[in-house]
Amino acid sequence: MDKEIKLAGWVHRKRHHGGVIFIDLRDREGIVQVVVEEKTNPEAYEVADRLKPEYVIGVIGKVRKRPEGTENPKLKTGYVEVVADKILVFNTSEPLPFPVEEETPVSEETKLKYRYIDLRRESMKNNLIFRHKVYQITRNFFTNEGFIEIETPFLTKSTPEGARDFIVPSRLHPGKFYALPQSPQLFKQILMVAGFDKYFQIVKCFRDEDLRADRQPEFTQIDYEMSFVSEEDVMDVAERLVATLFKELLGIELKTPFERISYTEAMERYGTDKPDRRFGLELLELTEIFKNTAFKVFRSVVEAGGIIKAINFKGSNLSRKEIDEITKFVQSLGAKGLAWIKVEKDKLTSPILKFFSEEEKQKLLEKVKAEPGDVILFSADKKEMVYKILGNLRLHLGKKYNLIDESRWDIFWVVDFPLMEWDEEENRFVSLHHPFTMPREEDIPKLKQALEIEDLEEKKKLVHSVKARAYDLVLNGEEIGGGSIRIHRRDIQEVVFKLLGIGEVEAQEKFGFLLEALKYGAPPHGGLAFGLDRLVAIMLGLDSIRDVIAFPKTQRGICPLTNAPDYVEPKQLKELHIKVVE
RNA sequence: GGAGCGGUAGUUCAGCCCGGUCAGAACGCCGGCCUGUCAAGCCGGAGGUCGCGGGUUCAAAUCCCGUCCGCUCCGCCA
Repeated sequence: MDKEIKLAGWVHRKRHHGGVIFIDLRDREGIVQVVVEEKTNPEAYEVADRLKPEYVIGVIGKVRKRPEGTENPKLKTGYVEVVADKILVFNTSEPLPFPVEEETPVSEETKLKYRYIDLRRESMKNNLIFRHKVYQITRNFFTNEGFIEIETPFLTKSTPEGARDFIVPSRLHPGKFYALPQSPQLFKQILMVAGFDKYFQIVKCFRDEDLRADRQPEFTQIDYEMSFVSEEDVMDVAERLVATLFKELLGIELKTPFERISYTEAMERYGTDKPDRRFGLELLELTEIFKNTAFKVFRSVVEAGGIIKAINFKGSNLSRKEIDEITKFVQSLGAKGLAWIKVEKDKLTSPILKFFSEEEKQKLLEKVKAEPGDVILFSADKKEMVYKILGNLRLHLGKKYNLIDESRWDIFWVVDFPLMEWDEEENRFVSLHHPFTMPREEDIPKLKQALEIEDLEEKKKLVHSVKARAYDLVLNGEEIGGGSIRIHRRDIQEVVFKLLGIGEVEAQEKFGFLLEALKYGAPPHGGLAFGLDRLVAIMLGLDSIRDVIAFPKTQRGICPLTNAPDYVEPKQLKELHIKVVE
């Protein structure tokens, strides 16, 4: 108190009363009120009079207690103020395109174009500081656990499988390209072969796919890998890291070990492998009840091997208008329509009721535990379609009708994934996780056996029964991490490649270095990667990861700040041996 | 590749259905007044290619077609 201090920052607001001027001076730490009186300091008053919002100034003055009755409890510094002796203007500012205070929202494009102003906003600033703390806690955690942080290259090799690569032309090698890594997957496995039995990295990854609220073309992973471990060891590290972050940053004690549910259970009950379990509306299985129904739509689905499931939206009393809206929603997902039954006090209302027998009605109502006010929403289609439609519908209803318990942190593992699934479009098996995932020990013979089978349906059946030693971590209905025990034996890796339709020549060309490495004493190993952006966003209760990334891209992959991507000079193209066609 | 929502003043929005006193509000900005405010207050003022292009019409922010941009979702994202 009463000591002379020097401050610097931005003019957040100015309140001019004629004779006395108040300036809210803002820096990274917060806001403090500077006061200038004409009577006692005409020189500083003169300067203050000309200040405008966002001018960058220095203030030399004395801190004092505010006069009684003028304190502002809304400010951390609201009980003191700085009496300016001298005010220096370091820089002026034109009127801002949008205000730093956050009362009015601003469109995403404007925010990103003037990101340096957006980042002056309290919430954005806090998000980035929070993210910084996540980095620090993560690094400390892994260091204390004996992990070594090692950087892996960004200029690397394009590999098949997975997402589309961003590619970088090579000047020194005409016609050749580097690819930006989709993840450090292969490098961290090779680090295991190298004997760094505990590795971690906070690292950028790049995937050239369409964007979403939770997807950016470049994003950050917390990546780690360990040797001589089982699933339990890898999951234990993940649980302790997440628990540490929650405790230190949010003061929340998460119960460990986290719950586990199987992939099959997740799909059957929620229609997705990353369910939001903070509300009900679970999927109910009805195929058996309707397998001989007179209702043609249902019966033909069952006959074609499809399934019938429903959601009972309990007590919703949906109106026709609401049901129409829901119908539109499921149609946008590819449903042909929506069958529904409204349960009223003494009757059922539904356009499809007349097709059902008494027995079917009885069994149905029993199965869905129908009560007056309920509305039953059906989906009958191929299994994948039913899961997609009802899984998305469930989420849609949960959000729209505010069923989600936002106070809950629901974190759990999804395990027992199938190793591969059949891809209709590509007409081959594809990895659910990635091609380096270890199958369950007892399933390895099945893979070898499957290679011999000619009949496709039979082959599918066998392959689908093979489970992966993989695990996904789900938080509030979002996948925040995933990993697996990897294949460390060359013979198993070769079988997997073969089943995936990656021929020996291609395997050698694309992954030869990995197969080679597996020959020279590769230890058993496994790991996991967290989506750091998603984790931070969820912890902060934000819907979009753009709000935890300093300079994100728009949905079309554009950076409005720099206007990237952009054309380059013909000279640059020439050096890179690139010709642009069209 | 597909579906939905949006684009009007510096910002956030209303107006659009039903074409014609519909170029509007708030905040911000500019000028003035004001000695205890803190989203200060009061008085006055300036500010628009209604995203862009085409069409319908006597007349288009408003209706139609196309297109661009932003957002959300499906596909895609091992």
